[in-house]
Amino acid sequence: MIVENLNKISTHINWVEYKHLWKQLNVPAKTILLKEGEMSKRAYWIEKGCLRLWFNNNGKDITFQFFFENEGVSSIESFSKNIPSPFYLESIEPSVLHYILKKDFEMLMEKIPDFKNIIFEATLERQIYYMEQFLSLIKDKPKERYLKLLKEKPHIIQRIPQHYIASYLGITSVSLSRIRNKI
Amino acid sequence: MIVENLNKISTHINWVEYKHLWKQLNVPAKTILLKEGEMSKRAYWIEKGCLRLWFNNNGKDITFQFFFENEGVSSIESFSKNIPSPFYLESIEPSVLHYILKKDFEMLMEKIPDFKNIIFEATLERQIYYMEQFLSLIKDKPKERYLKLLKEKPHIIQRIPQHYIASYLGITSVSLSRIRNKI
DNA sequence: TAAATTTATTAACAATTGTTATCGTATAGC
DNA sequence: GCTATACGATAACAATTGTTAATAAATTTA
Repeated sequence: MIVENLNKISTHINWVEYKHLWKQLNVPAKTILLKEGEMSKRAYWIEKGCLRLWFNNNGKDITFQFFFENEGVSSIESFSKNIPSPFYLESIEPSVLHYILKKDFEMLMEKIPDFKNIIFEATLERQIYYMEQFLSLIKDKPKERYLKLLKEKPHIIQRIPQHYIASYLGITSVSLSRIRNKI
Repeated sequence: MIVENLNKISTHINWVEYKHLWKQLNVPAKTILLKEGEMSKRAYWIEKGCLRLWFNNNGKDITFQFFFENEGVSSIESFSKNIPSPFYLESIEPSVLHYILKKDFEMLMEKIPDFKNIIFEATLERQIYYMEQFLSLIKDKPKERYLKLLKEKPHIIQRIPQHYIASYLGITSVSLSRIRNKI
């Protein structure tokens, strides 16, 4: 389950009561938090730093999502369906994380209707996000996608290495470098 | 809200009790059920036929989703957020549809926990579907996407006009014709 | 049935992207 | 500080896709 903003949650439910379920974890850059093929047992919340979700496609890394401060993340398929994660989760910068165990997460889902409602909303938001990504890929050219990213999410351009952004845009790093050169 | 399978719902809740909320609607091919810019007031369930969701991109139609028998559909953004639909919903074949009004749908969501749970599950499924579409677009070439469609969803290839499939794959109809020629 | 429209194929050329390789710079680890 | 690695730019060429146009077949409409 991907939780967009836990601050949002904290305004709705008695957050402090369940604070003890969250453990802090400090990691350096390039730390793998979840491997492809592993069972996801934790959901993370990012206090500081950034993470990426990626997978191996015929020997080439493809990064398809970035996460920053105040965002939550886990491999949604693995976490919600109890199957091995098809993706890697890895830190890009040194990061300060907080995690909750799957069983505790599920307990909150069951016992606190407001928590479930907020997760429902977050799931809907995420669905729309993925739909927009999908739509952008079938209607926009790579150059347009890059310019849109630059305009709408400049923090990604600023903080993320370019070759990760290239795979996120669906092109090679060489092609992205050419696009940047033309602008 | 997109409901994948209302039969699934009917096995969980007292379906017959709410049957009167659904109205039948028979439409010929190429009937527009929801226009871009309109408010979505209905959720449809397809008994027979097929529909497509599409939008206009600089004068060119882009179809991004198809729906067939036993599937439910509406413009998710418009229906759940109460904003004008960014998409057109249109029949491809002559179709037998059943629809429920937004207010009745919301009533079911509120009053029947099982209904809400199933919609939650359907939303999660749909999220994974959009994520997979997104991933396929950044990792696979058009030819691979066409072959995958042919293998996994042959009914789409069989029933849908080719130029709609081309835009769904993110390419022109000319390019799709070339790809087919090579196979 | 005839005419109009829609749909799919193909060709020629332009534009874009992929592939492979080289190079210089920046960064991280020892 | 030094070395190894990572990162990004660029070049040359191949492969793919887009664009425009012409054509033929299929389907719809009158």
